[in-house]
Amino acid sequence: MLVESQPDLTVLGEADNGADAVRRAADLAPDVVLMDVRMPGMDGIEATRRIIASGGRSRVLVLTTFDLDEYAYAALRAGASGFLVKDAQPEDLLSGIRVVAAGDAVVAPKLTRRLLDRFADQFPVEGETENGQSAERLEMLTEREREVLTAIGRGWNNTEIAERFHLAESTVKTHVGRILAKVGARDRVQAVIFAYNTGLVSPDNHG
Amino acid sequence: MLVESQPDLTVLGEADNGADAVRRAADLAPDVVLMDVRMPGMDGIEATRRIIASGGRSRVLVLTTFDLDEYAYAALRAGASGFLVKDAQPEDLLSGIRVVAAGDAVVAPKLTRRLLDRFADQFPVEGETENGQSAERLEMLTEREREVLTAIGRGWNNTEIAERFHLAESTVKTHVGRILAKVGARDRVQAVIFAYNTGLVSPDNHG
DNA sequence: GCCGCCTTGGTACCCCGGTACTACGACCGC
DNA sequence: GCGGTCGTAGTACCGGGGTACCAAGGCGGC
Repeated sequence: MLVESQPDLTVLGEADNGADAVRRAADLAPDVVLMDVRMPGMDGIEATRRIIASGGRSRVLVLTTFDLDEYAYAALRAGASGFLVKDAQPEDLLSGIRVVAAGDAVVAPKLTRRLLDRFADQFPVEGETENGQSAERLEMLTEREREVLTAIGRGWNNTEIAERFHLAESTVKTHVGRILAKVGARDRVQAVIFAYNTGLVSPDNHG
Repeated sequence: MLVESQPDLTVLGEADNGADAVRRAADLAPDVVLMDVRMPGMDGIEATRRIIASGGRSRVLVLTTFDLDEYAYAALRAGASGFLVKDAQPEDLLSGIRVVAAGDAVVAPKLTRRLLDRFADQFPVEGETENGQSAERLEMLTEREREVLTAIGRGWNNTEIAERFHLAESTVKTHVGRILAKVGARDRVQAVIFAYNTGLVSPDNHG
């Protein structure tokens, strides 16, 4: 009703499940498909993927819940042109439809926060800037700490590290704690990821 | 002038270079800092990084050019709360400032398109990991298990995995336990290493 | 000499992660 | 229909990991 009330927008069709949505999108070739992530039968992500893959010029705008969960990211991979929350303000919904129709993309502000956070996680600065943040954080580790981090990156637990370095386990814990603080990791798992991303350890050379 | 014309917004100060921006942000503690990416002396990214790192509650909204270049991504990594284009419509600029002030984030539609595309690139569609040796152990994982392993490889703990996949934490633990058994890992740290070695997760930097 | 950093080590405490079960509904192949 | 797998979820338990402290010896710089 909201969409129909707009002179420049028209509802071409509706569907209450994914398979039907794919069929109707193919038949009607709408400029924009408003897709609910959760639907009976084929879910919205798979439907989005197929609509995009079909090669038509329909763009898919996903309606999601308050949080950006894995379904949302899956929809992103599938080629969605944006995300809006289901309880969005009418004007925001209409605005989003027009933006997507124009070929741009839109993300609800509440979701953008999370999107950016996660995006930042995936793109450490050192990737493109040569002397980025992580390299600096690697530099601020002491020699011993780098050794311990390398050991962590090889999958050793604190006991093993203590044994192989002839240290007390409490000492290892002290080092680990400082390493986590310095590189900004929450636990040793994230420390391993850091070690890989900085090149301190590389795939397939752990003995 | 535009900002000052709004009853709920006030310009606390201005700066024409990065170092000055950092100083003034520290002194004035504004809710929102409008940051130009390119500035003489210290650039906007470094200034953004320092303002965020200072621990104040100032949020940084970056004004960038038409395309999201590497500077923009670096700003994102530095903790920026959003991006607007320099020639944005006045109402969009004001709207963006209010959104950021409210704790959310905003990205100009023209930039969102590129952001989403690049984000999607970072998450390859499942099934294209073709790698030698350990790949068969990857094969014996179920679809769900591979998803969970990928999440582990991103550094998420069980609680986060449960949230983002909408599962009970006990279910996540069940999956994790089975993954460890299948790939021959003792704990999630070794599972992360496995994920990197098989290419399920890749270092996203430095080639 | 004194200060700061690195390394080592300790104690106490809490929580998350991993294990060991059990269980049930959905789905698929035979 | 029936057995197998998969995904979901639960309980109970315990050990390792992480945190918050403190402390001492070595070593280099000012």
